[in-house]
Amino acid sequence: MTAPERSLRADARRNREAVLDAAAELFAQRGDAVQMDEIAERAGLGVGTLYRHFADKRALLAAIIGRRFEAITTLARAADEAEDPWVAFETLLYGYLESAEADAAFRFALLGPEEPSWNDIVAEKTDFSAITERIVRRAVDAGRLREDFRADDFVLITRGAMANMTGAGAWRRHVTLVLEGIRGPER
Amino acid sequence: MTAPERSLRADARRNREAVLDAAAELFAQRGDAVQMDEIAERAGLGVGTLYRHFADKRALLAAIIGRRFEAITTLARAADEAEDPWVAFETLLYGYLESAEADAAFRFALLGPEEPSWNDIVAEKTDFSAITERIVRRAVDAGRLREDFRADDFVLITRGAMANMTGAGAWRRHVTLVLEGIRGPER
DNA sequence: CTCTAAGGTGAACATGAACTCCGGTTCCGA
DNA sequence: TCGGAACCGGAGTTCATGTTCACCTTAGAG
Repeated sequence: MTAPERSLRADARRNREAVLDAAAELFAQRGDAVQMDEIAERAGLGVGTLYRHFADKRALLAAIIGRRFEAITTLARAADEAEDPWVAFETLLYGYLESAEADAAFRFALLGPEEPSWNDIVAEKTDFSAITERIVRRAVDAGRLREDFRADDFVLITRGAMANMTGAGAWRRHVTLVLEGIRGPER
Repeated sequence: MTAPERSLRADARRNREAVLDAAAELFAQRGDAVQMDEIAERAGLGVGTLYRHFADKRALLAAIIGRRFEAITTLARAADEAEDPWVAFETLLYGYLESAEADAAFRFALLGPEEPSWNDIVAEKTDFSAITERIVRRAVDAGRLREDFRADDFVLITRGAMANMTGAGAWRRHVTLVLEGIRGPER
């Protein structure tokens, strides 16, 4: 993630933040498609400066994704506070998806065929998976999720929803169908 | 789609097919990422020949996607033959997804952010949507799909499943969850 | 205030992939 | 068999983007 926090000259630290902010905003809007030059311009800096702080585009992206994952981990922790297991689960699910909705880079990172996946990379740095597992287990134990529901299924569902984040609130409909099931009354 | 079927010299027609076959196979394996040079080589031809038959890469891709969509339309028509509305629906759903599983280009085309979407483009050339709508309606009328299920929801579900086509049979699990719902016994 | 090493700059370079072009080759009707 | 229109080949062109680097600027310790 390239994070030499301490002993940076004041202007350097300021510029590093500027890069991160500019990149976050642009990546969030248009995903991987933004160019380094654009980010530099938006940050009011030269491209060279980007490369002083981040080895390459991938590293910059990694920093952004990492940031978002930390935010989501916080969010998951908060969800786990809820008394009701189902509320905890729903809070996690919607919180996760609303974050994804707001950040195209995050979506691309998770949906893309990258190898190894960001999912795995970040899993090593945060305890997001652990929290998710606990929340899922609570909901299963309380009989609010089907017996065989696993944390992996949470990933399936979120991937499915993210794939439907194309304008409008299509993904919410998708989640509703998943939560309620698509079967009719007969049978 | 660039399809001057008639009055092509014998060798030209042969080569056109070779290009289409090579492209179909490579696109199916690796999606949009294949290079024109690769396709040419695989077809045993020069790049120039690709461009004689197809204006650009997009046009070639369009031809391939169109082909697959025709196959899927045939498949949908067959599904609609089934007596049982639920069998018809399941046949359509799994047929569609198995096709998608076998063709990365198809998936990328449908999942990507293209504008206008391939979905719309091809919808104009085949009556796939019409058939899908009929099948969905039958299942709803028979009470096998929830009252408010629409053809658009079919798209949501398939997008969701396709987003989970990453090795293993993850997407089948996803579809199972959607079909059966993820709720547990309580409440 | 001064000096210097850390930091910044952006034109130039490197890379890779789509696409072009024209000399050579092949099909096919007469 | 022959002429020429249609077709093929693949090295070279173009374009887009990530990345570098030689030179300039500035923070901040002494």
